[in-house]
Amino acid sequence: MLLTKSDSEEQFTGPLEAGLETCMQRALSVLRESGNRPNFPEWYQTVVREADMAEPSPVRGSMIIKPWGYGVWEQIQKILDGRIKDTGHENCYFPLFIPLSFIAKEAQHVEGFAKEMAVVTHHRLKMIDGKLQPDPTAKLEEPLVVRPTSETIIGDAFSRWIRSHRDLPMLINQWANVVRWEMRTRLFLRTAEFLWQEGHTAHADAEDAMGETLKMLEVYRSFSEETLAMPVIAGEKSANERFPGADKTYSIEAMMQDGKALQAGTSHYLGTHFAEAQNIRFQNDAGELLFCHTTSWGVSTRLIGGVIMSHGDDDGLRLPPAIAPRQIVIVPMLRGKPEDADVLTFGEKLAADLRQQTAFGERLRVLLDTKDIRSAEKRWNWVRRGAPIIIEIGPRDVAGGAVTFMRRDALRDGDKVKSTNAPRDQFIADAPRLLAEIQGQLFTEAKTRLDSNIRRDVTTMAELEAFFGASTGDDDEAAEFKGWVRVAWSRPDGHELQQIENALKALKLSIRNAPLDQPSNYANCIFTGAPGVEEILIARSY
RNA sequence: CGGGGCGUGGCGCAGCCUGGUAGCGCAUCUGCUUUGGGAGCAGAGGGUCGCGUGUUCGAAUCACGCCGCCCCGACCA
Repeated sequence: MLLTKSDSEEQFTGPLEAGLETCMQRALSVLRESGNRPNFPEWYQTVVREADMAEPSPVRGSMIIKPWGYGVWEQIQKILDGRIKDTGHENCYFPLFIPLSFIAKEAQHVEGFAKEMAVVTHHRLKMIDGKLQPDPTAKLEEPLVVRPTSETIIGDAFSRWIRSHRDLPMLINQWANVVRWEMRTRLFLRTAEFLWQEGHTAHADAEDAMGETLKMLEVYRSFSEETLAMPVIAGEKSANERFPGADKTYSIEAMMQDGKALQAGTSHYLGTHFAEAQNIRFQNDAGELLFCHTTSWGVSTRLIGGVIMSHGDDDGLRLPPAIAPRQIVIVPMLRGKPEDADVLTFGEKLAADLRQQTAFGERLRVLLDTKDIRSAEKRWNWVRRGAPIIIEIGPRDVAGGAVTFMRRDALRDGDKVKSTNAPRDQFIADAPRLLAEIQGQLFTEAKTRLDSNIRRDVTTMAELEAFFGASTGDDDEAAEFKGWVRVAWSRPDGHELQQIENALKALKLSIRNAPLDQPSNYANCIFTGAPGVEEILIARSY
C-alpha cells in the first residue's frame, strides 16, 4: 500500500515519507534507477506506463490507450452498459461536430464551455508558400465545435422526437469521445480528448427528472463500488460547482491513496433550461404545451485513473477481477527442454478448464502466456499490470497435478513473494470464489481508507486551516496525506459562497459535495457561524 | 496567457561553465552458460545533441530567435 495506515490518528499527522521512500523501490525499475525521490504523481505516471495502460500521444494533451488499458475500458463499458440498459435506456450515436449556434443557445452552457472548445473553421488544406495550411477560400460559414458534451445536439433531436406525453420519458445514452481543451492534462485523469458515456433524458415533470437524476447517481455509486471496488460518497455539488446550465449537479467522490478526492461521475438535473433554449416541448393529457425537464449524466475514462490510484501499490497496478481483461494468467516455466511440451499441454488444458468456470456472471478470462521471454520477467510483467491471479506451472506441477499461484491483492509476505500450491482440480473449482475474494479484499482496503480518513471534528476555519496547512505552493506540503473533512454549513449562496470558495481555494481546498446521507441535526456553520442546515465534504482534489 | 525549469539513442541521465568529430545505466539484438522468486559473461545495433540563424578553422557546448515539454497560477470529468 502506498500512503495509508489502517486505523488510529496516525494518518492525520503522519507524513507519507515511509511510504514514499519505499514507493516503487522494488518493482518499478525506471523510478528506482532515476534516483529521483518518488512522489505520488510520479508513482502514478510510472504505474500507468509500467502497467502498459497508456502513453502520451504526439497530440498535445491526448493519450494513446494501449491494449491492456483499453481492455479495462471495454470491461467497464460492457458492465455499465448493461446497467444503463437495465434501467430502460437505449443507445444512440450523435455527431462529433456541433454547429456553433447550438452551443450559443444556452447562456450558462456557453459560459461554462466557451474557453475549452476545439473549433473547426475550414474544410480544406492548401499548399501556400510551401506550407500546408487551411485554404482561406474554404472557410466554413458557420464554425463547427468538436463536442465537449452533447446536450445541445441531442436536445435538438429531442425537440423533433418529442411531441406527446406518450413520448416521455425519452431515455437515451451514447458512448462517445469528447474534447475539452484543458490547460493541464494527465493520463486518464484529464486529457484533451476522452472516452465516456453520456446519458440524456427528457421527462414530463421535475419529479420524474429528479428521480432519473438520482437513479443514475445510484447506478454510478453501485457500479463504482461493486465493479471497480472503489468506494465513493454520493452527494450534491454546491451551487458554484454545478454543470453549466444545470439546476442540480450530483457527483460520486472517491478518495485516492494520496488523500485527494476524485470526482468519478456526475448526474445533472437540468430543469427546463435546455428545453427552453431548444424548444423541447410536449402536449400533456390536458392538451397543454409544456417544456420537458431534462437530465444528463456521465462517467469517463477517468474511472481508470481512479482505479489505478485506488488500488495500485509498490509493485504496480492491482486490478479488480471484475474489470481485469485477464483474470487469471498462466505462466509456464519453460526452459528450452523436451519437458516444455508437457508443461504447455498441461497449461492449455488448465486454461480450457478454467474458462468453463464463471465469475461475476461471465466465463473466466484466462490467458496462457506463451510469449518467448524469460518466465521470471513474464511473471513480473503481469504483476505490474495487475492481473488478479498469476499461476506458474513447471514440470513439478505437471508431475504432481498441481498449480502454484499468486494473488495480486496479497502479493507479498514481508519482502517475500507469497505463492500457494494447490491441486489442479481444486484450484479450478475454487477459482471463482478466489476472484470474488480478491474483488472484496480490494474494496475493503479502499473502504477502510475512506471511512477512517474523513474527519468530523473540525468546527472552525482556523482548525480547517491548521489541519490542511497554509498554502505556500510548497510541493511537499501538498503531497502530504490529509484525507477529507466533513463539516456543517448554512449553505450560503451568491457572493458569500464565492468568498468561501475563494478562501478554500487559497488552501487548495474545495467543497466536494453534500453527501446524500445527512444527520438529523447539525452543528453551526463552519464559515458563517449560523445554524447549520447541511453537511459537506471538503478536500483537496484532482 | 503570466512566473520558474527542461529539451542529448526507446526510457532515465552525464557532458555545456572552460568550443576540438557524443558517453553512462536500463531496455533491445546475437551467442554461450543459466532458469521454481526480477540471471551472468561476451559481443552488437541504435543518436538530424528540439528547430533555425549567427560567431568560429571548428558548436551538444557561446549568442539571438522560434518550437515543444514539465512544475506553479487561472480552467476542469
